[in-house]
Amino acid sequence: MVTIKDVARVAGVSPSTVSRVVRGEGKVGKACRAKVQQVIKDLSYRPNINAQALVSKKSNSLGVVIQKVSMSFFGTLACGAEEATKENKYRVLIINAEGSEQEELDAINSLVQHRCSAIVFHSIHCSDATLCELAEKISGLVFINRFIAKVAHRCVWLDNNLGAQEASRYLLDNGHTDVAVITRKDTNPDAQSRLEGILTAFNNAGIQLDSSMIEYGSTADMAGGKEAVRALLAKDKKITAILAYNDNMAVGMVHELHARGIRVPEDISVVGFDDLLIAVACLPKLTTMHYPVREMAHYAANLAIELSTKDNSTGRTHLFMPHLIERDSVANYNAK
Amino acid sequence: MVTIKDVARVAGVSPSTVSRVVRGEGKVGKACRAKVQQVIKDLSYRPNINAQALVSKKSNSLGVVIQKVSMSFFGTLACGAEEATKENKYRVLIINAEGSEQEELDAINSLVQHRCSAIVFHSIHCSDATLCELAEKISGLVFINRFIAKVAHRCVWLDNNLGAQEASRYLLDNGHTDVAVITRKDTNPDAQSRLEGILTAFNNAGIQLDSSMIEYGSTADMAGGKEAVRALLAKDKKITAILAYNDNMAVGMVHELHARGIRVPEDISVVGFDDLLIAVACLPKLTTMHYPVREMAHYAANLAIELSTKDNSTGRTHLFMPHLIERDSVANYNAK
DNA sequence: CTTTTAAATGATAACGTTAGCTGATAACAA
DNA sequence: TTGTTATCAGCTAACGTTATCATTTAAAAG
Repeated sequence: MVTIKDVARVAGVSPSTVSRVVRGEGKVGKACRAKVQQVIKDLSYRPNINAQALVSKKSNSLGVVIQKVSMSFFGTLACGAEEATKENKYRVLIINAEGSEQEELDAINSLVQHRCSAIVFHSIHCSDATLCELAEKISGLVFINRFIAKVAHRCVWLDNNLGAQEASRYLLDNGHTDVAVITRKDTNPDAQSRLEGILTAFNNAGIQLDSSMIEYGSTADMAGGKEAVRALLAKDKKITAILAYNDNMAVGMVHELHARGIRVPEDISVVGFDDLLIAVACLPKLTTMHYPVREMAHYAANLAIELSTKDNSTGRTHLFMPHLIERDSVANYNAK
Repeated sequence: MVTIKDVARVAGVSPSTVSRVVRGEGKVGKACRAKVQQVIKDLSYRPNINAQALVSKKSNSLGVVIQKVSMSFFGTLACGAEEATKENKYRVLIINAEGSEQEELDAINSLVQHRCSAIVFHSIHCSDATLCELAEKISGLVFINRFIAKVAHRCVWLDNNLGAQEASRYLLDNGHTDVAVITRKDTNPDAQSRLEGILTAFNNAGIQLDSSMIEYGSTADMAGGKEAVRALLAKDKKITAILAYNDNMAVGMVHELHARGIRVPEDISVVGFDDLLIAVACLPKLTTMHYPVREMAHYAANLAIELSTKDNSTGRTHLFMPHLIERDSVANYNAK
């Protein structure tokens, strides 16, 4: 590997001068600069990032800690962060931490060890307190899809509650009053907010949503959706529409309903959440709440980089809004 | 940040000893080792990766260059590589390079600059020659989903041809002789191999697949599938089954067929390729060729790490086989 | 007890870069 | 001219490790 000294020797200058040319900082004579640039090109010199990181005590890399890249949602998240990175000459380090709080902490530790100054963290297992503690130590740490009041300026999050309200109102506007909800069994803050939003919206409309109309799936995927809808139908209640926790569960529901000869949306309407590729791949195409993950991740990455360099914790908040995407899985019940 | 010197000072030993304890190499007294380990714990010392990389001239990080993490296929690829990483205490650097040869080369360069010794590269824009050149410079470079005879020991690839043959045979076995093919318009080696495989299989069965039965989509996604199937149907030929280049195009086809009142599989059978999540989300669930990307990426990552450390280019080859997943999108035409 | 050998620890230099200082020109005002 | 600044370039030390060698200490052998 050619080093800065090689370039200096060939160009007949000192390493310092080469360094100045490379970084474009400090005063360098015109002729001298040209000469050095030529040599850099000739030898195709590339500064050693590790040496730079060592001396400058930070690494120009952005860490992304998510549950699993292979999941569409997180892939898109990673992609958004990566985009931001290209604007800043940063590199992206991705770590999957799926299982436990310990795994998440290990991931963060590994990033710190790397002197990764900017980190976008999608945590589901750590407590608010733990996260606050981490935030104190790591200036460029940003939480995505999570809100903690104490460190609000580091949280890039989505108003799940309002999103769920919008989805609910859409069903109401379409004449649906016998609406069921399918959500995940585990305690997940998103699920909680969405459920609250739904209840709020129906309450506001003067409709009491009976708890028997809420059913749970053990997993937040297609299988969970199928399972929950089976349990729901077993109750034999009048249902004209179902709000799903997310698109994956919604698609599972559609499959199960289809298998039983129940048509979507003619017999039962379905609304998803997230607006993943799967929502448009589904037949009928899912009406769903668009979750702007890519934009949020992009924003979060920039924020993390900003926080890691300057330390202005401006009062800014970083709340995003989901919005409804009308497709084909909801029928107008008034028309019937 | 606490450094090795801090640990040494507190433990009352030299940095060398601490280094030995950390790495578990060299002779260290029992009591001394215990003492140092305690101090490491107390101070929660973590070696600086950048310093290690600088002095050892390599960085224990695995680079992954793909088109786009947000695409299901690549997300799964990245995930497989990440898995392998956990076994080796490596970190994963992901770079998206979507557009051009230059972008791909930039990505590799950036990785090299990082002294990233192991790289898994999914190239679609670079020529064989360019790749061979790179391979010569970078010992831990592995190509995934690509075969180049000259550097066969670095190629982890899939037998697309045989896979396509299997898919074709499956249709033949189900009585389909009027089969159309929908593939991508651009010159893509995978598309080429799959098409060849299809033609071979039908030839072997004594059936001449007319070129008018092959239609092309401008993009290898749902839109491309729709576009191609529209063009295909416009020809007004007898078709009982369609082989799609991949699942995304297949799902697009299913949508377009559905919109025209053509039932899948009752009127036309459809076979996909890749076995992405979208294949099982589709209604009907797609019969498709399973592409073991996760396993391949896992394998490729290990291979890259191996090649970067030892330099044994054993004669091993790394060819994987796709296999058919029977689901619901193919009907038995004999039965009709 | 010496002497020899092995084991444990320390000292030093190096990895490639940058920050901060010092010195050498050149440009300008008095 | 002479002094005063700018402007430019080089020198040195430092970042946190590890590899290599040197030294000390302990154990084993004679």
